Amino acid sequence: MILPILSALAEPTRLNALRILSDGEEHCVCELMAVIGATQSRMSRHMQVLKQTGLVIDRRDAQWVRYRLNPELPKDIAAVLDAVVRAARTEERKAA
Amino acid sequence: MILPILSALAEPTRLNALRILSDGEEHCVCELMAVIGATQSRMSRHMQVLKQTGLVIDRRDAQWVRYRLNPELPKDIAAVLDAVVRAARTEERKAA
DNA sequence: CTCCTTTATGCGCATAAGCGCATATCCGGG
DNA sequence: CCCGGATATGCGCTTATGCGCATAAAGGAG
Repeated sequence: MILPILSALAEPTRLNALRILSDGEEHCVCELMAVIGATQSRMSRHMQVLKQTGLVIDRRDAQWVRYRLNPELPKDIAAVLDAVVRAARTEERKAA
Repeated sequence: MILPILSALAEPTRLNALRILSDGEEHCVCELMAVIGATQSRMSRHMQVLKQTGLVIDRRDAQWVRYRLNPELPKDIAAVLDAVVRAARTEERKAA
C-alpha cells in the first residue's frame, strides 16, 4: 500500500500538515488551518485523506479533533515518511 | 522540489520503473515496457516525467535510449527514493 | 433548549493526469 | 535512398483530484 501513501504525500497541504505533525504532538484542525493558511473544508478533507491512508490518527476532544502521527506505522512506511519530512525541511531552509 | 518528486513516485508504472532502475544498471524503454507490461507511448511518457524531475537520466545508444538513476541526486532525495523503493519491495514480498 | 465553536460533508466546477491511437523522429542496415 | 526497429509526441477522451460554498453534525456553555 505504498502507492496511496505516496499520493497522500504528493500534495502541498497534506505534506505541510505532516511536517507539522512530525513534532509528535497533537494538533487540532483549527490550528493546522491557521498555520498552513487553508480554508476549513479544505483542511478537514485533507486530514481525512491522511487518516484513511493510516498516516495519522485522530481523537475527539470536546469540540476539537486532535490529529497526530500514527505511532504504529509499519517500519518501511515510517522510514519513507521520515525521509520525506527531512527533505521538505531541508528545502525550506534553502528557501529561507 | 520534493513535491514534484513525490508526484512522480505516486504512479504505479513510474514506481515500477524506478524499482527496476534501482539495480543501478541501464535499461532501455523497450525492456521496461516489456517487463512492466505497458504500451510504448505510455512507458515513454512516464520516463519523460521521471527524467524531468531529475530522478533519472537518459543516454542515446544507437536506436535505443538507455535510462538509469541519476547518480547525482541530492542526498535528501536519494534517501526518499531509497526508502520508497525499499517499501515497494517489502510489499512485493508480502504479496508473494 | 438555544447559541456558538469546531469539524465534516454534499454538491458542482475547473483543472490535472493518464491512456490509446496515430504519426513523427531518430538511427543503423542494406 | 529506403526500410524497419525504437522512441517521442500531438490529439482527443475519460477519470481523478482539489477547491469553494453552503449546510449538517457534534459538543460545550448559558
